[in-house]
Amino acid sequence: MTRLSSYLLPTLKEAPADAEAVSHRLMVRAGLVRQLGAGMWTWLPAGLRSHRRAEQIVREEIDAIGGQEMLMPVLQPAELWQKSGRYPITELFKLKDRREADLVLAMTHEEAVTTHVSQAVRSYRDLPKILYHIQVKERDEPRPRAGVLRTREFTMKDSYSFDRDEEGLDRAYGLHIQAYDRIFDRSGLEWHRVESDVGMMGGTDAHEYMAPAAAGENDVALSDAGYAANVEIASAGARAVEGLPEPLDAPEPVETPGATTIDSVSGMLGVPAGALIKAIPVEVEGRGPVLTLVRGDHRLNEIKLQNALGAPFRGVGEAEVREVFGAVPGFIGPVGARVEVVADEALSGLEGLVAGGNDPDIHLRGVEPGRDFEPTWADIRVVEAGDTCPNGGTIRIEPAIEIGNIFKLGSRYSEPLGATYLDEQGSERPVIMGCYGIGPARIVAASVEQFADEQGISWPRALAPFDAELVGLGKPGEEAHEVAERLYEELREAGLQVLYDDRAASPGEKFADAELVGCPLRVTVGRKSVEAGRLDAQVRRGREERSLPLDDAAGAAIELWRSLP
RNA sequence: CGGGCUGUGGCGCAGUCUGGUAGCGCGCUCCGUUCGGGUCGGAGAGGUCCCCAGUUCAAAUCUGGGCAGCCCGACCA
Repeated sequence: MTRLSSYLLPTLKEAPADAEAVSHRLMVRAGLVRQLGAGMWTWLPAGLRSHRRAEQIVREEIDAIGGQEMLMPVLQPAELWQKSGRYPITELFKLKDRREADLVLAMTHEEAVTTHVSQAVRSYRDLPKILYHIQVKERDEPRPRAGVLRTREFTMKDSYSFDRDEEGLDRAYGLHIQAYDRIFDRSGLEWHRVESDVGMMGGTDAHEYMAPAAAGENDVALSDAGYAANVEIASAGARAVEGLPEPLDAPEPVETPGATTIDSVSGMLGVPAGALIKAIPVEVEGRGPVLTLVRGDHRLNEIKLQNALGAPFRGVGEAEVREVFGAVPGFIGPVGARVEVVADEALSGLEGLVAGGNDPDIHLRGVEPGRDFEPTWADIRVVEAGDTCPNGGTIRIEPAIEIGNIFKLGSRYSEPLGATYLDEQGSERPVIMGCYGIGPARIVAASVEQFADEQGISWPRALAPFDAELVGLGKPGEEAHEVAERLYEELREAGLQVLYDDRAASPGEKFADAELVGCPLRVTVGRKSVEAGRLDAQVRRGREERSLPLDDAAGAAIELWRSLP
């Protein structure tokens, strides 16, 4: 029964004061979700219906590529995580049972699924397999935020592929790309599949699915030429610097008292920021001190730097700058550096640059990389809007919500957890794995973000909690009421999921609530409809008004509904 | 973890500086009214003022400690 008079849909005129993200505000206002604590959210009846729809799309498409659904527990022995080496992760919730045994709340299920595979899979004949479940994840997030977008407990579809070799993994990965493309198309979202960082976990390939939205926590670099990458790893050609100074035969010191920032040096010498060399000293694990350089108007990309170095690094303090790098903080530069220098490729081929002189209040001008110092070249800067992408387009950068990710794991978990098989030759080999995640809550929130307007949510058909909202304006005893009741039954019998506003409320209130909740189609039955022999319908997306014949209203409404996005 | 901020009825807020027994709007209940874009009028219900301790004749208000939540950043296997 989805009569609004008895349904729990607590809509609000005002959003909670501390809610900022559109999806946060609207999902609370529309009565879809409620907060129980930081990063802890309840899905109320209508919200859960949308969540379930997202889940079901995911389930159908993963089934379609041969995924086998199962269900693994959230509460797990710590031992598994100690084996995989992930027990120290601070986001992992740890607890003890009454016998003081160590347990964890799973933040993802590689350990569990790999353990089962290690027990059940013995032969190459048992492979390949794709296993998945849709289960709650627990993560002690340092900062839950934006309603349902980053929570400490959330539902995730996580699938895992198990193959005998890389070739099999490539196939499973490709199947997931197919499935994911279909899932996000079916969800009605605008989305991009972008290359993403493989992290330090030894993966070989990774993509993320990103839904552009203002509330997104990630930035993606896109171009009309089809380039799409997370800015964490995006690579592009830099724009040229306007107004570079004339080159000199050799670097020449210049006094720059107190000028320790790009802006101050640039202002003092009257050169553009892009004519400066920004030098950032770091200490690299297992490699020692390294001086990294980017153009003055660029930013260092720490993930790209780490990938280029092949090792983690950390920033250094002022004392280290003096003692290890032999430079004055604020005036450090590559000319005469006593440590290894790694320079961003955007500095290559430039001349007449300004760099720190390593002495107090001194910069050098006329610096030319390759002539005045010999760096290791690498791509280590953050790409910017206006850069040129590898296939020729111009880069733009958009915030986006990560709605899914796919990742080639290799033997990262199968080795420590003993998931091996015997090949035809009888030799034992590690199973080659991939993992693939989707957050249905993020699909739902991204959809709210992408299509909401001033009046509220505007669902695509695929995710709406109800297909249509029927607004009844007549009071019991009036003909309009009878007509609405009858239409409600007819629509339901025809297979439409209908939210029927049968409350004793004013028309304005009902219309406002209907648009806030955002079902794709609204049908109104009132005295006017009965008199005119026509019903008013509103297409939520665009708020377009339509008129339906009173006889066969159900048929006409369904036909209209089918034509909606 | 660093920075900023907030805890007062279901929601949004005032009151705190300057201590004196808690107020407004929305919502809720009842009566009447209205009835195709959040009608209008009247009468009500509802609050450990986040918690603990202290100062004081008296604490939402002052002091100390704690807890919770939000935003920015860092982080996000």
